[in-house]
Amino acid sequence: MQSPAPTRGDARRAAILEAATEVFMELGYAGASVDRIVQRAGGSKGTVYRHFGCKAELFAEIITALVARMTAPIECQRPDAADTAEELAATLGRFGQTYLDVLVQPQSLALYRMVMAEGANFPDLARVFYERGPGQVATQLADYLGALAGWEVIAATQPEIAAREFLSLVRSDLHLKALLGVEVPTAVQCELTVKRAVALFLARYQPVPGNGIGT
Amino acid sequence: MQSPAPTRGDARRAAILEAATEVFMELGYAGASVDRIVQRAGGSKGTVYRHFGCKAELFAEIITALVARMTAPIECQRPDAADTAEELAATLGRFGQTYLDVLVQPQSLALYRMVMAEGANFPDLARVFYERGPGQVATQLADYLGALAGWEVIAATQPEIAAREFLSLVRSDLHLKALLGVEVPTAVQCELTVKRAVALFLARYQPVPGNGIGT
DNA sequence: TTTGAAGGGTACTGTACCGTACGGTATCAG
DNA sequence: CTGATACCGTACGGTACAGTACCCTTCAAA
Repeated sequence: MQSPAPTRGDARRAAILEAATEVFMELGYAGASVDRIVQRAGGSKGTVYRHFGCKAELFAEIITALVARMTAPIECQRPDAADTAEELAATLGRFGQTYLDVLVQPQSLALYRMVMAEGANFPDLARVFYERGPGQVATQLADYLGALAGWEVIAATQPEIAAREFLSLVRSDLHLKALLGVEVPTAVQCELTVKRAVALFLARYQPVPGNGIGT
Repeated sequence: MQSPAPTRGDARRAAILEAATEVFMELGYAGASVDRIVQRAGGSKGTVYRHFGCKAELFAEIITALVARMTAPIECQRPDAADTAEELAATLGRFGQTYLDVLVQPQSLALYRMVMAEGANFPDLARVFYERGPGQVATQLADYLGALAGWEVIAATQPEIAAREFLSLVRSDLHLKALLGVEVPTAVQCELTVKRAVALFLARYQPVPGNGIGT
């Protein structure tokens, strides 16, 4: 941990990583040429190969860094399992909203597209992406739901499945349409989708609190 | 409609389309070379360009054909809006099962990956894919749910949204994981996912039939 | 049988790309 | 100041690709 030593090499390395991230996200792995990355980063091609060995390793390092960057806001919203029945809806709403907001970011969409397109050529990378990305989010939520099931706040005997169901409702078709480039969802659409996801989820999993089931 | 005239030209054209479909699905648009398609189809490169003009038009024709081929089984399951409350669950189950089965086919996954990867370069194609593919399925289900809401079999005041929620539950994370190449879902996983999707959906949208809320 | 269009085979042009090499220059430790 | 190392600019080798051109063969209609 001696980060306060930003040598010149570190600066060049960071500049290359930043430029390559942009170019990869715009054009994909196959569409991005090393020459173009060098052009945007400034400097020379030899430096790229000295630091990263080959185009594939540069790509791998960028993907793993992007996964961490994307999941960071969700990690912050990690729910603590001390919620009452009243706090449950709000917690689910916050968590889902953060998740969906991250998912429909242009950077996140580009990351998904890259991993899907190159998953066959980088199988390890696709696995790491899922485990540290969507899989990690599902695990966090499942832990939360499992704890609440223990407190009998919700009736989810299989919290892993319930978590995946909730996250599927949150993604809805907004994520799919955004990935296809058909329609970029607005903030209003995202909020409405999350609200309805919470309502639908709780209609199934929240024990009857005593009053009617209405609407 | 004078299809009973399969000339030699039609045969070559069909052979090229078949070979190109395979190669595109294996390697994607950018990864597939015309030479490779010619090699698999037999014949010569000039014939390809005589029939299709350029690689992009060949690709476009294949994508539209694939969309039609993928949606055909779902079109057959188009639900008629004359169901009682008892038949509702079975109809939703059949429809969802057909939808999910199609989605996780390798051919369908390859189609999704191609459209996502090349959506930026073929925006019209991405739009056509969505409208004739997932959008069409959602519309079919929304029409069905809307009719049932009119008969007061279900309580869905916004059938379009309800349809999208159900389809999101059916896709779940199985589609996402399959697209990323992380895990190919088994038939058992698909069936279980559809069953739970129907249960969760009906817990919210089916009016209380008189007996308890169950489980 | 003649004739003309379509197909096959192959070579080619121009371009783009990955990765390497090489001479010259900036930076830094001793 | 001196040596070593990293960096820059550029050029190059080898390869792959889209699309075209040319010539010959095959087929089908008249």
